[in-house]
Order: sequence, then C-alpha cells, then structure tokens
Amino acid sequence: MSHTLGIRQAQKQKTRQAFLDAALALLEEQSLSSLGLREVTRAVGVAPTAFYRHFRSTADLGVALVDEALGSLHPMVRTTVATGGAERITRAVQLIAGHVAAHPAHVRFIARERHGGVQPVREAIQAQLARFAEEVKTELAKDPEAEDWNDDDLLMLAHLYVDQMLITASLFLETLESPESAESSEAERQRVVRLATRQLRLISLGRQHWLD
Amino acid sequence: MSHTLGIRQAQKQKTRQAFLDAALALLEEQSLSSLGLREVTRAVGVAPTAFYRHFRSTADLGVALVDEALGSLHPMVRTTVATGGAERITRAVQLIAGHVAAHPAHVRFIARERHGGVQPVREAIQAQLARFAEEVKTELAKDPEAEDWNDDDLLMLAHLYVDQMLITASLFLETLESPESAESSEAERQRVVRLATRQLRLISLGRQHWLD
DNA sequence: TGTACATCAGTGAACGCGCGTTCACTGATGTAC
DNA sequence: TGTACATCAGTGAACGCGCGTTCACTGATGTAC
Repeated sequence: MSHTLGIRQAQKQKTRQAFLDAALALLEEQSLSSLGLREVTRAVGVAPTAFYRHFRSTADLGVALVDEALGSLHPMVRTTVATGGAERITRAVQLIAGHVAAHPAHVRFIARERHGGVQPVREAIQAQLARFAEEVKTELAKDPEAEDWNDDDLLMLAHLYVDQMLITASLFLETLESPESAESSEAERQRVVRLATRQLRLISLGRQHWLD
Repeated sequence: MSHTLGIRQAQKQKTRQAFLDAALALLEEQSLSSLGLREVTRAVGVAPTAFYRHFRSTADLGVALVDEALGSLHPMVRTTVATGGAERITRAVQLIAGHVAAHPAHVRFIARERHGGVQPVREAIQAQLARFAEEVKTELAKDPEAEDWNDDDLLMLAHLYVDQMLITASLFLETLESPESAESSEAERQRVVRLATRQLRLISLGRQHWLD
C-alpha cells in the first residue's frame, strides 16, 4: 500500500529541497528579510521564475525552514526531559551541543529569525516554541517531584527550560564561529557545557524548594 | 568653561540624530540587513549622499543605535540590582516593563539584531550585554547572601539574570504588538509581570540553596 | 569691526546593476480510453 | 500496449524600479589677521 511518488512529484520535491538547502546556506550570513529570490534561484541553478512553482515569497520559504528546523526535534526533547534524576541535565546539555554541531545553520536561522523582521516566520517560530514548552510541561508533570505543582507553575518552569535551551544553543553556535584553533574552540565548548550545566542546576534547585 | 557647540556642529548633530530616529522607526518592521541607505535619507528628508557625512554604512549606523539603546541603561540596572531583599524582583520587573513601554523601538532593535545578520552590530550588542553581566555580578557580590560565592558562580548567575531580563523585555514587547483592546493588552502585561516575577523568584530560590 | 580665505554639511546629476514579477512558451510526465 | 490529450515544473525575455556610490558643486559657518 506504500504510495510511490510519480517521477514528476519526486523531481518537484527534490527541487524544493534544493531551494531550502540553498536558502539556509545563504542565511548563514544575512537575515531572511534581505534574502533575495534571485539570489536563491541562482544558488540552486534554476530560472528565477521557478521559485514561484514552490513558494509564494521568501517569507513562505522561511516558514517552511522553521518546520524543517524544529519539526523533527520534538520527540528528542520529550525523551530528554523524560529522563529522570541527575542525568537529565547532562543529557539535555549533550542533546543541545550535539544538535548545534550537527545542524548549525538551522539553529542560527531560528535564533536569528525568532525576533527577525518577517512576521509570518516569527509567528511560526513562536508557535513551535510554545509546543516545546507544552511538551516539556507534560513531561515535567510526570515527575514525582512535580506532585503538588499546579499547571500554571509547571508551564512557567517549562518556559524557563525552553528559553534556557535556546540561550545555550546560541552559546554553542558562537563557539563554532570564532576563527580560533580547534583546541581552543573545544575548550570554549567545554566552558559552555559547564556554564549551562550549572545554570540548569541552579534552576533545578529553585524547583526543589518552590513549594517550601 | 562650558563649551557651546558651533552652529555647524550643532546642526550636524541634529541631522545625525534625525538619521538615528528615522532608522529606528524603519527598523520596527524590518531587519538592519535589509535597511536601505536611500530609505533612511528619504525618511529624514535629505539627499542620499548626505548619509556619508555621518556614517560609513548602515552597519555603522546600527552600531551607533546599539550605544543609544543600551548605553544609558547601565546606571539603572546597577541601582535596581543593588536594591536588596524582596523588593529587588518587583523593581527589576517594573524597570523592564517601564523601559519597554517608554522605548519599544530600541528594545525591539536590540532583540532583533542580537542574533541578526550584521556582524559588527551583533558584536556591539554582545559587548554591551557582557558589560551588564559584569555590573550585575559586581552588585550581587555586595549582597550578604553572596558571601561564600566564587567569582565564576556569580558571573554564571549574573548571565542568567541578564538573559532573563531580555526574555522578559521581549514578552512585554509582544503585549504592545497585539492588535487587541487596551484592556486585554493590559491584562496580557499583567500576565507577563506575574510570569517574570515567578521565574525570577524560582532562580532566587535556587540561588539561596546553591551552597547547601 | 571688517576682510579674505578655509572648511565642510548637504546637493544633484549620473552611473551601472540586480531586483521582483509578468507572460507566453516547451517538453516531459500523467491519464483516459 | 498504443494513442491522444491534459497537466504542469521549469524557461527565457522583458518590464520598470530603486539601489549604493562617484563626483564636482554650493553656500553658510569658522578662522586668521
């Protein structure tokens, strides 16, 4: 019953992906609001008009990039938060470090456009982050430590965690940007690991004494 | 001994300020990397070439905006953090709420360009934020609660506070953007006050038990 | 105070260039019979 | 399986437009004597 795409559809998807990849690469050095349609088509190697077969505008392409960047991350975040005990913080920091190393351009795009100049893209990112916060809240609620917490406080804490994850991701990103040697970059990364771990620990301590 | 500016210098400064004001207004709806030089001169009402008498480029103008937006904020942050006891959190949240209400365009500019596409501007913002963190650290160090804290942990905490301030400022900004009625906007603002206050309280609890 | 010269913020024309969007098109792929 | 027609992803020419930057300029302001 598996539906194989026709040749036409398959080729179309391939071109669409080429647009997304090319745009993401171009967005390493600029914001979406200054990304040109012709710039993207040139990078892909197609005529400018081909763009309109896939996207209404660069803003539309941006929204597609948001889904690509954050869509697949939900299960990973759930699993990490679901980890109990002292390992949770270590795993969370490792998850972030690994994700930034594997997909730096996606992370940079999200950090940049979260407050960027293109409204539909900003809104798409806010919606995804709200989903993450809800999911984190759901996982935290399962925790025995959260027994007497109300929903509102749990969501407050979940937002704190989500924001902290983004801040940490940004810091890891900066360790990739610096033009220094591989060893000192690695040292910087370890500093970020240490900083993020301690910040999460402090928040965790606050959490444990919230109902005192 | 007070040195009065000559007519020429005074007029030049006035024009320069007009450039900054016009650019800031235009940047409410776009990023710096897409801001055009001619766009700015048109808004000011001068010839395009006049721009070069004041700035080398729009990036240069952006750096000037960073100083304008954050330069005068240092003493206020110091004073607020220096406030001891239970009032500190309330005052900090009020400071942020007031500042966002008074200078929304400046706050939006900083939030947007912190991770934006223009490197010199990003760097200017990071430098200012690092200064804030250092200043917050210095004030926290004076606190009796911080007696046995080492410098590294204090700076970690200071960064946590600074990041939290920016997140809160962003949330207040969103309450100004929504197209709803004045009453529901005010209600949203109260929700942000409550959320930010509780998040800071949780961090504060973590702080109190850090050395347990 | 008056004069002669220097400075320099703002002008206006001109340049070459890349932009987003329109349109009618082509030719490979898909579909109905 | 073969044929006739429909679909539609990608093309290429053309358009009007605003861009950043250059240059020689003007005339008010500043300065030296």
